Amino acid sequence: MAKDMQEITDENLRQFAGYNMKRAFLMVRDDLGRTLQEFGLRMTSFSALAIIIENPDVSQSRLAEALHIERSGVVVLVDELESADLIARNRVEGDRRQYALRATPEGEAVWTRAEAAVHAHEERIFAGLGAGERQRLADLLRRVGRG
Amino acid sequence: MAKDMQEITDENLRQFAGYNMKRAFLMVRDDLGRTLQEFGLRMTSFSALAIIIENPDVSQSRLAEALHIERSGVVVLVDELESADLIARNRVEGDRRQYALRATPEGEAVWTRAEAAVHAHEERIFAGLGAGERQRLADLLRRVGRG
DNA sequence: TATTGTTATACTCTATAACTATA
DNA sequence: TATAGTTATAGAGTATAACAATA
Repeated sequence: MAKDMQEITDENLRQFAGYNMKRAFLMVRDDLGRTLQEFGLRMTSFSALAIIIENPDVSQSRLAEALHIERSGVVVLVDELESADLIARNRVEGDRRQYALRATPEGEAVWTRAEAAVHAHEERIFAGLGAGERQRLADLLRRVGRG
Repeated sequence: MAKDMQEITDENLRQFAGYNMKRAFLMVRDDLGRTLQEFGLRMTSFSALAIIIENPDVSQSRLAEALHIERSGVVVLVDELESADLIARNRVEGDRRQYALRATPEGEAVWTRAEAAVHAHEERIFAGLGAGERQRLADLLRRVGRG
């Protein structure tokens, strides 16, 4: 008995950019998740590490804003990175409420290797798109939600 | 005291298409979620309803494949749509294991209204992009993951 | 034996709210 | 009073695994 007598179609949904975006994002997320596992990172901790390296001594609250998540979520994230000795919580003189987050040498090294792995992941997942198309995709995505 | 003495940057991350995709997707997801609430639908139940209308008498297993989720997840989804009288589980003659899913007249009516609302939502969220750019974005997204 | 639908359970990600210590 | 960080809790969304009925 033919298993696929009738192919299921999704024309109703393919007309929506949001549908195509979700499908594409889930593929990226899965492959990226596997890619980062090797470094003990998740998508969000990879992002956090990137922000901390780029903005030394950033506070947890500012990091939360940059990542668009709540401060309570950052605590767990920073705990995770600190436990792995990838970043350190340093005290700020003049304000004992906040921490200055900074990547350790190992954190910088891991970031460098993870960055390369993520580039390889993007080569894989966007193999169907040329360099110009990838750039155009990134540009279009960056303009979403800014009427 | 200037709250934003130093702006947090994310150049390390903006180079990655996946980062831009996540950011864009989360904005779409949030606005779409609010849009669908009015119809008692979630992103996934909206998609399920669309597939069922387009493919009358589809089984739950085939629906699971189309939505790229597990069969167990479809049970909850179909329960939800059936409770709202938007679809019906009909018995299949010749195979008493499976159901033939079909939208009710009300399901079709709700879909039509929801579809219009989702179009309005996309007009809103993609306001910064012209029609041609939206089409290009959709095309590019559909080609992700297909080396 | 394989497939369909089902249930129970667990995991990931994130938000909310209440708290503390500082300012 | 306001802010930074923390904790506990809860809610989506989805996966895994075991199961009954049917093929």
